[in-house]
Amino acid sequence: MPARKKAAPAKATRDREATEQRFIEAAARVIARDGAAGLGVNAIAAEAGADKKLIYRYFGGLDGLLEAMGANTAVWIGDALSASKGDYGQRMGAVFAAYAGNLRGDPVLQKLLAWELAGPSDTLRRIDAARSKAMYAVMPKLRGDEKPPEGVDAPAVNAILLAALHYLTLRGATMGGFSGLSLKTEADWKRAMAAFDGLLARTYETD
Amino acid sequence: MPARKKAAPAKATRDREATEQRFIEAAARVIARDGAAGLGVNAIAAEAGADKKLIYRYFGGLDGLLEAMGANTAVWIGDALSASKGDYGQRMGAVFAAYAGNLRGDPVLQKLLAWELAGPSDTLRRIDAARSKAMYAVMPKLRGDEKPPEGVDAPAVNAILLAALHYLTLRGATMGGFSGLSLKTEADWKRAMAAFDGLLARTYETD
DNA sequence: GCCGTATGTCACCAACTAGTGACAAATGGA
DNA sequence: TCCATTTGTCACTAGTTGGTGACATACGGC
Repeated sequence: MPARKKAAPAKATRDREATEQRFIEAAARVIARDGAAGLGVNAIAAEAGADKKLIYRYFGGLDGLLEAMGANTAVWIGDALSASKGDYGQRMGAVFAAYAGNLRGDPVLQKLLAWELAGPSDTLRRIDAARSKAMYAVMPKLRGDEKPPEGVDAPAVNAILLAALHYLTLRGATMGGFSGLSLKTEADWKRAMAAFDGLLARTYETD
Repeated sequence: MPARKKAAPAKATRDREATEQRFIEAAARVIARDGAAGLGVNAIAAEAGADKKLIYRYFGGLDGLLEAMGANTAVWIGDALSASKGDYGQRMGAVFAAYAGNLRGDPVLQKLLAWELAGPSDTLRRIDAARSKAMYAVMPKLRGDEKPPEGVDAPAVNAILLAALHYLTLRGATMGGFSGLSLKTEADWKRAMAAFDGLLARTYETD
């Protein structure tokens, strides 16, 4: 065998767009599997089967890659938009239920939410920005024309209920339950959401 | 100057108990400051001003040290035990309010709770064990003889409300708010807790 | 065909990590 | 006083990290 220095490199497809996509999907897989900890160029490059150098060349670094990944996460809401009817409480109940189901099936979003609670991070804040913007834009449409009953601080109440939803979802995924409430099976979640609906209905009921 | 190889070591007090305590307090400071990320023997030893070798000698490693730190965290509950009176809902309201205040002032506990959501960890589970045990033991005493109204799944409702409290506290500490609800100032929290009390009262009110 | 450029690969660096062996020095008992 | 044990210090290994420079190779325009 003559003077070829290296044996046989250049197996890859030599397609920038495809490679970028591989990195983005690899980043999502790493986050879904390991969470924010252990998230780095080495792990992502290994997962993608490509060289980390390309992360710097194509995305400018880890931050750029994560931002691109966040931009690809677009859907995840608005499903329950058409089916919502009834008074304010019923509509919000439908929204919360749909959102809870989506969140429970999206490990990447779960890890992102958990990461937010670990501490402030510029990277994370940029990833989150697009999502939050979409969320706030959709909210008025979800509400429709219905108004919450007087004497109820609806924004605060909704934030509290959404917070509970987030926390219970994360605890269910990591510890399988919280404060004596099991959150493993579908039946567990049915019970939890029933209590949730009761809470919501009693607060927003129109006397 | 004769053949003394090293200049002048041995400044420390040569007191094992005091050194162990220094490590435990240093670990708590590091967690409060940096959270679970960046938590390691090097950082803790530097914070304590002692050698990391002693962590292995005295605690058997990082896990042992963190466990000892968790064991020292004992108080933080039961303050609102005597003052609670009224029906079930009112008693629970007092408990939640006291708990929220304690949690908001305890950055170490906050980081521990956030860490739990990042993923399962044997270390963490052991740290948490003692705390949870104390919590569950106190609960019946907090309730007193009052019983929740029929038709309400009180354990589930309480778990939901406690989940919301945890999540809002963590979001307030890291991002300063959640879902449009600001959680920075005392006034912000007063508003949040007012909505919280409303939620609780409407659910546990005896018709 | 030829050649510049884009794409991919590898080797290396400095800095950090967890963990350990060897040693100095203070303490306390005999 | 002597000596064993404990307490503390330091140096070192091996591995991982983020990041970069140098290089090989394929592609596309001319």
